[in-house]
Amino acid sequence: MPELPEVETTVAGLRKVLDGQRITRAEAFRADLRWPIPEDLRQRLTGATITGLGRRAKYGLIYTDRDDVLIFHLGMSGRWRVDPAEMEKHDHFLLETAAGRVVALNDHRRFGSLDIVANGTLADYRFFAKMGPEPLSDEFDAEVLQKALKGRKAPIKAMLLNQNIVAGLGNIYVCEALHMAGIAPDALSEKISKPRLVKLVIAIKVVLTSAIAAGGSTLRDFAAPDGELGYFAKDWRVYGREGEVCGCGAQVKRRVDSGRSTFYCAKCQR
DNA sequence: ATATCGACCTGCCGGC
DNA sequence: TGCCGGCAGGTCGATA
Repeated sequence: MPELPEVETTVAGLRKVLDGQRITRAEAFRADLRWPIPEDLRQRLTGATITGLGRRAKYGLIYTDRDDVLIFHLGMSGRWRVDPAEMEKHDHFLLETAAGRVVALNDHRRFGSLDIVANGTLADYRFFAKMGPEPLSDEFDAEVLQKALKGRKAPIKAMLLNQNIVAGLGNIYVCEALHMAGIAPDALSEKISKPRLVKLVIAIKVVLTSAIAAGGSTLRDFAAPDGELGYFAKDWRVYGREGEVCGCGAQVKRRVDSGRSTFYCAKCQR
């Protein structure tokens, strides 16, 4: 379930295993995921020491002492398996450390990606260059959001899914944040009042922060021999709850917008 | 520039 | 039991 909170939790888990470690083996088991995997990946990683891990939007970042950054995206179905007993179907990439720890990237739909770039060029990375602010940063506030939405005709849900407006939200947390803020998914972005945008920004931060906190509580699982990431408390208020009763007493509705499910409450979201 | 939509993959579930 | 349609946490890139 890789939106920002899941990537954040994934990176935190990987950090415990990889940070400061020397890479003794780096191997891809296929030439591409969504995009080609760089051919020099193995050579650039093998023997390098990992100096830190980070995240940008839904991308995980693994820094090495060769001034490289390994960039991964989990797509829809990606997850890292830690110290797997054996390789499984859809394990596409593996890192092993001098300490004997192994992490394997498993992604059955292959919408994820793996790339490596020089650290100094990270900001210009083709998928980062036009990206919007991190939703949890102080930089992201109602002013910034209002500016970004100015002149935009698309509904607010589409705008929040657009990584160039704000980077890291996906279908689940957009539905959740809009519900928490009481804003209809199809509200015209440009017309949403400043006070409501303030509320929306707060909702986004609250929803993401609590999801990260929930993910954090499962970090123990990450280090388990057969550990895998991806179980998080499913305490969603609307997502996946079509037909269930909203807090206000009305029924949660589901609608499909440009091919994606939208869950909302027509009574409390206007 | 912006908005929309098809495409990329595999797996699972429900219905017939 | 099997087949088929629909659905899934993402987003790029082609089109209008």
